[in-house]
Amino acid sequence: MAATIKDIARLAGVSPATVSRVLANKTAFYGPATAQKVQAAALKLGYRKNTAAAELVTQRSNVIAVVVNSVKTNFSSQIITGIQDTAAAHGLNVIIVYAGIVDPEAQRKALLTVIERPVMGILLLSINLTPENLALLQGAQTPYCFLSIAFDDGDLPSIASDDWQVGYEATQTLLKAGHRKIGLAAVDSDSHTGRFRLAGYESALRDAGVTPQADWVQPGVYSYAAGREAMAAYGATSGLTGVVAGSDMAAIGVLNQSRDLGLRVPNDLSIVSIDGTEMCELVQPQLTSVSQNFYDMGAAGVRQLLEPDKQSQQVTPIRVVDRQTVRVL
Amino acid sequence: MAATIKDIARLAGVSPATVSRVLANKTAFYGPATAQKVQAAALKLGYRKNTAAAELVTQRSNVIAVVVNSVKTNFSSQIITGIQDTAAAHGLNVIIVYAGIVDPEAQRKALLTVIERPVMGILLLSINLTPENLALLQGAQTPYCFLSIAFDDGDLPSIASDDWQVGYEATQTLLKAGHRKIGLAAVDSDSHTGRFRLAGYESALRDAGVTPQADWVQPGVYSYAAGREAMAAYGATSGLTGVVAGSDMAAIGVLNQSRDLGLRVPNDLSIVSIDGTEMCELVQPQLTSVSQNFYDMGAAGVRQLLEPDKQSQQVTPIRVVDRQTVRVL
DNA sequence: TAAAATTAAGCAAACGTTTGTTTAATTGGT
DNA sequence: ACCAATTAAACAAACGTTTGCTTAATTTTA
Repeated sequence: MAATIKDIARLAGVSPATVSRVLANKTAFYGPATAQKVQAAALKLGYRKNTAAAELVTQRSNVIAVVVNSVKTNFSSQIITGIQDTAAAHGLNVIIVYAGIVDPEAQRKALLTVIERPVMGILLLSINLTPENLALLQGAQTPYCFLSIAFDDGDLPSIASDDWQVGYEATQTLLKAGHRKIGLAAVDSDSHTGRFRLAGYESALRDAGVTPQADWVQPGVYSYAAGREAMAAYGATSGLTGVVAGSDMAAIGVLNQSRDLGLRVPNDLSIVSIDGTEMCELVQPQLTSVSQNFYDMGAAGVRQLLEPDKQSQQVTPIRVVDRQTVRVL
Repeated sequence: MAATIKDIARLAGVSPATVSRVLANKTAFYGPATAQKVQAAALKLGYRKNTAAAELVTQRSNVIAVVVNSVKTNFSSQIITGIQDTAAAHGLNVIIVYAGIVDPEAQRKALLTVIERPVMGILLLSINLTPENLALLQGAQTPYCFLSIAFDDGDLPSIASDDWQVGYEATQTLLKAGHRKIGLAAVDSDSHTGRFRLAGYESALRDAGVTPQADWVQPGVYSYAAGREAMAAYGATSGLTGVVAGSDMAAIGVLNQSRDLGLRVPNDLSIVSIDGTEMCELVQPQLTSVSQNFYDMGAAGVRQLLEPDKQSQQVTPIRVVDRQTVRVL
């Protein structure tokens, strides 16, 4: 139904080869008059290029695929904006596919949709692949890079914040304000990210002469619910004066749960959040946070795909931004 | 570099045709022994199908493209989940591309990435196309459907809430609670959506015997900033006791601005939000909202693509969910 | 003015699949 | 034991492009 290059060729009275060349703006191989005719014919027929066919023969593609793990968190929007802008600057297109957060089968399907078609590179946002799916990804000849997640295996290309430092600086922010009894909420205990944040947290405590207590840390999956649960576990009488939350969502969870427990933030409890998305400024009081540079992660991700020679594990800087949830004692 | 069907054929000692058939699980045309050999060879070579090539010959695709306008609002996540689930149930894949919210050129590029490759259908989330870009979309032979947006032109297929009803019910919620002086904040005055919400708002007022006042409506683009600006424009002494906000984000804007103005919600000012995303329950006090059924919009969208015979303008139901921002007078 | 150089356009192969048609081999029925 | 019917596999065309090579026509150069 749709017009092809051959239809144009017929209408303009030239060969498909010539049509291809003028439509691709090749510099030579045809005269101005032919160009006119071809352009006119293409317009008249409402021609749309079949990119799949073109990619098939050229064996290259200009699309970057982004795999994201969940629709929930919205820090991904900043990364995607970074990807989008940088990709556009290089004449690349971006498509996004959702993989389930845990379901390996959904993960596999998302990966396949991406691998089984010609893409220039794959960016994985905060995705933890099962070993089988990782093998699948590596089996494809496509360059890839993990974003906002790091691994113990140093060979996997990734761009993320230094999680140890994140944990350290979040904790230190509270220590500097005079807090001694500090909780760590809704950080998972399984992943690289969680373990390093925990280590950073404990180091900061020790460097300040505070001995970490086991019941100060309430692990969780970084979600709003996890934040609430962690805070509920602490209860109103834990003696904690500050909490580091694993994400903005988690921080809002501890914030709201604190309120339910009759605790006022920051008067009775100080909170430092991790991420620093726009959410921090939407809630009351505004969340003091260790802010990650998500936009740059995205930008660095596409650059990494373009020049795979670079070092594989990159780190983007963080900074703490002081808002309203830390009270200095 | 990547293994093709021919490589498998060579390794297994059969023809490419046979390989294609066993890999596609065709029922006949080959024996169990050959099937074994082919499977083994495919596995050994780490074969990945080239979907683009397959789509080229079959002239059909099983991917749905979703065009979203901005990374900001997160109501889209619910629609996308609806799309995703329904698509998966039909064996379809989903890819997402971002179009700029206003920039026609970005819009055009996003549209082209989608049109110029074989997709089964296109879903446009809350996208307002320029006339040229609309023509572009219609020129493609691909079925499409707009989601969460409606048009004056009744021929454009769309699935959305009844915006008049949204405006009406939001306003009525406040009227029922005894409010008489009610504002409408951060609803735009240009689009179909904005005009109909405004009309619904005014009808509700009139039906209750209240004469709408011009300075009760402060138009805006549904954003957090627009909410803040609208509330700032009202000021602390407007006499308004209730405000209908154009979106959850806008509602949070009026909420926070109210606080800055020294107004307590809902004691001094009641708020009804429009959308009903998870944001409503994250802020304090939790936002009473006219909630849209975004998940169903997404689901209905993919069904619409599959059966284009259906009526083109569909409406999904809304419901008001009472939370904590409406005070009964 | 003839040969060389340049320009303009067409030919045809290739990319990796799918699938209708053909051919070869095996089985079954009588 | 012969022919029909069935099964198994290969052949080859097609999908819509791109691009190296060839050919034809025109212009330049000496």
